[in-house]
Amino acid sequence: MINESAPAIHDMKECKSHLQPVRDSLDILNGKWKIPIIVSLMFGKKRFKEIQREIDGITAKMLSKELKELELNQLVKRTVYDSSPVTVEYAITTYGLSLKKVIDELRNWGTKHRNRLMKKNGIEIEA
Amino acid sequence: MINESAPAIHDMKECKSHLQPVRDSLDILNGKWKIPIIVSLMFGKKRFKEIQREIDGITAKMLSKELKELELNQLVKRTVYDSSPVTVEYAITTYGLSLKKVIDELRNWGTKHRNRLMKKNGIEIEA
DNA sequence: GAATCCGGTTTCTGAAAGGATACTGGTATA
DNA sequence: TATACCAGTATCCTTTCAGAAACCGGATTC
Repeated sequence: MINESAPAIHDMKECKSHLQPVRDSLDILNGKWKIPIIVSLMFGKKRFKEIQREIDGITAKMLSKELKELELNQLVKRTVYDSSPVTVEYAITTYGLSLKKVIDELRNWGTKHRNRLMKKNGIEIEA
Repeated sequence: MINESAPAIHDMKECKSHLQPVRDSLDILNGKWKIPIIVSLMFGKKRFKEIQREIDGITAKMLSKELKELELNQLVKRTVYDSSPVTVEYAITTYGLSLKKVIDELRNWGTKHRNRLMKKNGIEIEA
């Protein structure tokens, strides 16, 4: 039996330690909606309905749930003004802003991916 | 009534067009496992069980399912060698490699996040 | 001869995600 | 007076997600 696995074992440890922080990020940003919400708030503080209007397809229930989780992780700040009727404002925190590079790369890749698909399928004219 | 919404309307369109490519990316990278699998394969081509050993907690079912989706999107290539017993190898494609920056930023943020948590909770010594 | 490895698939679960609809109570709008 | 807006909550329902366990046939290892 030829031992091919000696270097592989070493790689595996390195790979695992690379994996850990990636998974830490994913744990916090999981799901379909958290990153879109953060993007929306990076354009300025907004009210509940404003966010909902901006993110196509999100329901009030999901938005509410996700905002709570983001608040827990201090990526988003919720402020209630006791005007009447009550006004609630959501804003991104400084910590939330630290996700900018991640999001820029995601947008970047998404753009390239879309172009690639268009080339492959031939460019189709949309209505 | 003071019109505060005139610039907001403009922002909303800009925000939505920013959102689109981000959501395109998320659609492809969704879930808990796809990015970890890609990271693992960036360290070199691997067999099914090797990937499973490297990514703690993933089940064969999930790994199988996720690999199929990644293959469909051409991020991963599957090769069968008809040795006996059959050998199957998974490798990242050139296109898959284009995710490197996204992943680097995720790892980066994850590392910072972990440090932040450690500072907040006080540094605790682990067994 | 028995146990293990390989690359999965199948079946059976429970948990979570996501959607539809209705409701609140105070305010402004028509 | 009737309607719509705001910031959600409550309820119900369906669809995915995800894990645990059993299983396959062929091959190697003990």
